[in-house]
Amino acid sequence: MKLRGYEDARSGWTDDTQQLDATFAALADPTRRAILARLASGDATVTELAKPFRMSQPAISKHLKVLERAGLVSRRREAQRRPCRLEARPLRTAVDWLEDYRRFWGESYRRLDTLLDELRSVEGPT
Amino acid sequence: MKLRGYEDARSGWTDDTQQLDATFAALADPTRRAILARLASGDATVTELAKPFRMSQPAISKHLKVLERAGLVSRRREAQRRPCRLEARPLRTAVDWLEDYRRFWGESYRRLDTLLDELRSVEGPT
DNA sequence: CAGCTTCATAACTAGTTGGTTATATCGCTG
DNA sequence: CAGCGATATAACCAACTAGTTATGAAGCTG
Repeated sequence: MKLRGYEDARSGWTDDTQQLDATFAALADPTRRAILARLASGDATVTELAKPFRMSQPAISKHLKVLERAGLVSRRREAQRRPCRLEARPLRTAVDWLEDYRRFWGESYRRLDTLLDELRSVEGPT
Repeated sequence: MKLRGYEDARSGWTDDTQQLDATFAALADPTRRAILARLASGDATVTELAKPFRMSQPAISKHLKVLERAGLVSRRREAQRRPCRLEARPLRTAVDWLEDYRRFWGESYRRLDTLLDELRSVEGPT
């Protein structure tokens, strides 16, 4: 099986590369993951989002900018407010990438592996 | 639906937090993703891994250390070599987190949503 | 043991990140 | 229009990142 990424090492990268860079980088911060979790239950303004954190409002604004550049959040205007909305599509790209590795962590992998070994030993070496 | 992360904002974080931080941070670099992709096709030594990159060997060693601290790679000794093996279990944790957002990107979400609306309108308001 | 290969470590650098405080802008509302 | 609430921006800082070169250690192999 061929997984995405390695052959592109010197020739430049795959199309999704920048998207994956931005997405994973955005997800690497617990504050930002918490913000996404909050937005999953509905749109929210900056101050609403900032409330539960022990962090200044500008700090949250910065996190939101990171999420926005990664395409994980969009914002509209509403008077002085800037409500944020979850845009999860980039997460799909991330999951798609991760899914390629599913067989390396599941029990099913080990089971499939053993099964293949058994089949091979029945049929004898090629 | 309640998603993981937000309520922990001031009380400290969920158990997986550190793991997710490390995993997503590790995945945010295209070189490291490429290394994982390579390892998915079998164990490899440091120099083997370094070959396709325009990067020095110490640079690769550093990337490997990042992957190792995130638990995504393990290494054994074999004479002077240090073959690396893919350890994908942390990826499962990452996917588990991401799966919570599935309904925000899929068409199936819209469909499920409409379905629920229909059910509700059939049964009348509670 | 001399020397090659494999890999790690140290020391340095430039750029990025995640936070701060202070200040400016925008848009209601009295 | 004064003033307040909501948000963004600027300037600054400490810590971390991703790379470099130079060097050292471990372990084969002639």
